[in-house]
Parts: sequence; structure tokens; C-alpha cells
Amino acid sequence: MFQIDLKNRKSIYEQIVDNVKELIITGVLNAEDKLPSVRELSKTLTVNPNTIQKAYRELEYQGYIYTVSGLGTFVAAHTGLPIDDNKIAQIKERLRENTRELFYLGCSLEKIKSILDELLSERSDWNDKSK
Amino acid sequence: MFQIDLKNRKSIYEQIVDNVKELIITGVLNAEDKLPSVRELSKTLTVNPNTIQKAYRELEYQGYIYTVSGLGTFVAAHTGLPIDDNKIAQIKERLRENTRELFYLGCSLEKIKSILDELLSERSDWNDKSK
Amino acid sequence: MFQIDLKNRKSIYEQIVDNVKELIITGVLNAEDKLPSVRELSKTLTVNPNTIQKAYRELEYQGYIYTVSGLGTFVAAHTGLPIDDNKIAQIKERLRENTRELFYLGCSLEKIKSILDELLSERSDWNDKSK
Amino acid sequence: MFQIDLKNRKSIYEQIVDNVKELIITGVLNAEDKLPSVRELSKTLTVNPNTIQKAYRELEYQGYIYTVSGLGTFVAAHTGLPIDDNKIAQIKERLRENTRELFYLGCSLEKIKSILDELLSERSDWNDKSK
DNA sequence: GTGGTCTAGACCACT
DNA sequence: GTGGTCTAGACCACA
Repeated sequence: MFQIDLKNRKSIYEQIVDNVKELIITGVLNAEDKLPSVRELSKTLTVNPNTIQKAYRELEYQGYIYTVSGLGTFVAAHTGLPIDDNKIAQIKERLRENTRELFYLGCSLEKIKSILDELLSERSDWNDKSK
Repeated sequence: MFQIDLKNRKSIYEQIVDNVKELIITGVLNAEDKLPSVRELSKTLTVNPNTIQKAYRELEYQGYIYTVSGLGTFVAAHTGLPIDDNKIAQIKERLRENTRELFYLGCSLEKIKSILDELLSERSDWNDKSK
Repeated sequence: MFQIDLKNRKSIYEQIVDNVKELIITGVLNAEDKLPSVRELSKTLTVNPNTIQKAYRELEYQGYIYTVSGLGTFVAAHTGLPIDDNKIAQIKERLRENTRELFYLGCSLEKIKSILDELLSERSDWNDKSK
Repeated sequence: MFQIDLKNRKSIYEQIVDNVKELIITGVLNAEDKLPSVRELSKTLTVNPNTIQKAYRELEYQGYIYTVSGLGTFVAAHTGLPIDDNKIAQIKERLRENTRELFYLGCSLEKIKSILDELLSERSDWNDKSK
């Protein structure tokens, strides 16, 4: 399914959340697909079950999955989630900081532009895959 | 100089690091300028001196400032000669994650593109200001 | 594991850094080995946990160890591929200073040469041991 | 005469001590030569007089210079200083650590050997100059 | 005055 | 349990 990178500064549960999100967004996991059980994923990732559970709880809170007691957890239908302008503003701020640093490191505006363009094209590529 | 936001998720020392970085990158602080002493900044921000020192040390690691024990800390001259491809790659990865997150949050490619364009234009604006 | 010498001019955290480095370089600690926890080492060395943490953080900066919050700290795998010429140049400079000092102290060139030869032979010895 | 590098981690007075030592060892300053006065050197280096004085005191303690009240400070005749085995052992230890690090960074024994040889030849070169 | 180190003890998030 | 952050307050060397 995916791998956990212990050396990554992100906490394990965050990595799981992000990875599952990505699988859903990219269409690898579709609405109503069953996710591995907490125990199962715990074994395959060799990660504490509590950690998996925390990740699933977070994903549920964010509306990506839902849980049916006794049956398992499933990918939620991707209803148009209300766009969270607050979060978007936060991420924009982070993007701003990062572009600023690129500038400081000596990148010209052109170089920065090409980097951003590259990221955008990556995004549209994988958008196609998910179709 | 700047303010600390205790409600912010970022730790205090991280906020200091980011704020000082910003002041340096935007040209408010120039090479060889003296930063406030650890104790001084500690008082103005009502933050423990150790926390300030931690921030300054991090900035030193990242090459933004240098320290002369007994004299103070100063903005490092930015010898931008060897463009640090390693660091650029790291930042690119962070940008990638952020654009991914925007997508998660339901932003269309067009919206993401407009956000990135906005950031780029800010950059050129402020580039002019710093002249 | 090792001892701290309070009489030593080196600060405590530096001694810890150097000692751990040595254990890693000499192969006593191998990649992925778990280091003692901050609190644990703090007790065995009767040193404040903050001091241990400072040492561990420094070791992490230098790439010798990595940290998983909540799990512990571990010896980093040594991907020696990109030989870091920058660091090598730094160390060379330090070696230069040291040989200069030997000269100051009245050592003849022959004596210095014999000392360096001795170090080299030690190195090959211990290279054999680590196999 | 020489320059002080504020960005250097060594304290200013240490840099002065080392530089003067080097000038003496290399024969630029000879026995009975007069050193600049504290005030004078203080001005040329734009360094606090106390710092110069501390450096001179240290040099005197180590037997490299001597002071005549009211006249100035002079280079001491280079009588065969008693070889300080203690200090030599310390420096040897530092050399050992540095070669160890070179090894860790991926240098082969041959490369380390060539580096050490290079340092030795530098030393003998400048030994010739001092003649 | 400056930065650097250290201790003691607290609180937090993550596993 | 783990590491991470922060405070309060102390002592040191250097300028």
C-alpha cells in the first residue's frame, strides 16, 4: 500500500493520513472501498495499532473516510467538501515562505517560475491518471 | 521588530527563526547588521533567553547569521555563489507537498495556478521594494 | 557506555557528541541501533536531560543519528556515496592547525611525521577489528 | 600584520595568540623584536585593548614574549622550550579524532595518507622560508 | 555588556 | 514510554 519513513520529521500518524489521502485523491482508493483494518495495517506497516487508529480518526474527522462498527472503515463518497479557506490561507503562507527561501538561495524569478510550473504539470499529470 | 503568536501551532523558536529569516530575505536586515542581543530580544518578546538562543543557533546553522561570543550576533554576508541544489531540492519537495494539499482541499488546478501566480507577482513586487 | 570528565575543558555535550561519534565510527554502534533514551542516558551519566538532548540534536545535524519522536533515536545508515568535499576541507584545515601547533611546541618535523604515521597505522588496525 | 576573523569560532584573543605565535615560529618576528603596543595593535585590529592585553599575557605565560614595563613587549629568545608532552598528547588526540572523521566521511586510507603528507610538506616548505 | 553551558522541573504530542 | 519545547535561574569566559 505505502511505506512509513521513520527518518521523516513528520510523525507516523501524519504520514499515514497523508498517504491515505493521496491514495483517495489519486483514485487508487475509490468511494466505498474498504480500508485495511487497524490491526491489519498495523501489522503490514509494523506500527503501533494506536497510531493507525489515530490516523483513521483524523481521516474520518476530515471527511475522507467513515467507520461502520463491526464492519470496517470505508472511503467516503467525495461530496464536494466545503472549501476550507482558512486552511488554504495557511498553506498559501507556507508556499510564500518557501518561494521566499528559493529567492534567498539565489534562484532567479525565472527559475522559481519554472519550478512552480513543473509542480503544476506534475499535478495535472496525476490528475489524468486518476480519471 | 515582530511579534510572537502564542496561539500559533509553530513553536516560539520556530516563529523567531522564520521572522528573522524574513527580515533578512526582504532586506530589512542587511549583511553585518547586529541583531538584538539574546537578553534584549528576550525582554522585548517576553520569552526566555534560552528560547531566543535556540532560534539564533538554528539561524546560524542555516547560514543566515553568525555569532561573535561577547560581541553579539550579526547578519551573515550572503555569498550566493555556490547555489545549493540540495537545499533547493528540499524546498521543492515542500512546495510539492503544499500544492498536493491544496488539491486535497478541493482546489481546482486553475485555483492553484492562480495562487502560485499571485505569489510570483508578490515576489517581483517586493524585489522592487528592496532596491 | 562511556564516561563524562567534568575536569575536561570540553563541555559536557561536546564530550557526549564526540563519544557517540567514536562509538559509531568504530563500529561499536551500527546503523539502526537504538541509542539510550535521553532520560536513560541522563541518569547513567548523571547529566541533565537537556544536555543530552543538545548532544543528540548536534549529532543529528551532523548526520550521525536520526530521531523518531516517541520511539527513540537511532544510528543513521551511512550513505557514504556523495563524498562531502566541503567537510573534508574543513577537517583538513583543523589538521593543519594541529600540526602547526605541534611545531610550535617544539616538535621536529621527524617527530610530527612519526606521530602522523602512528595515527595512520592505528586507523588500519582498527579497520581490521571492525571487520 | 594579520587579520582577525570575527566569523571564526575561535575567540579573538585566541586568534591573536595563534597569529603572533605563527609570526614568531615562521621567523617573521625574531628574538628581541618589539611587538606593537597594546594600544597600537588595538587600533589596527579595531579590537578592544583588554583583548590584546589578554593575548599578550597568554603569550608571555607560554614563553613566547616578555614585557618590560615602560618599554614595551618583545619577542623572547627561542631557548629550547621544554617539550610539553602533556599538550602534545592532547593535540595527538585531536589529530586522531580528525583522521577518524575523515575515515567516516568515506576517505580511503590512501586519501588520508595523501592529505597528511600534504600537510607535512607544507610544514617543511615554510620551515625553509624561516631560514 | 555579550553569548555559551548547565540544571531543575514543567508540560505537550506521539507511540 | 519516547522526544520536543519552554521557563527560571545560575555560572562561566570573552570583549
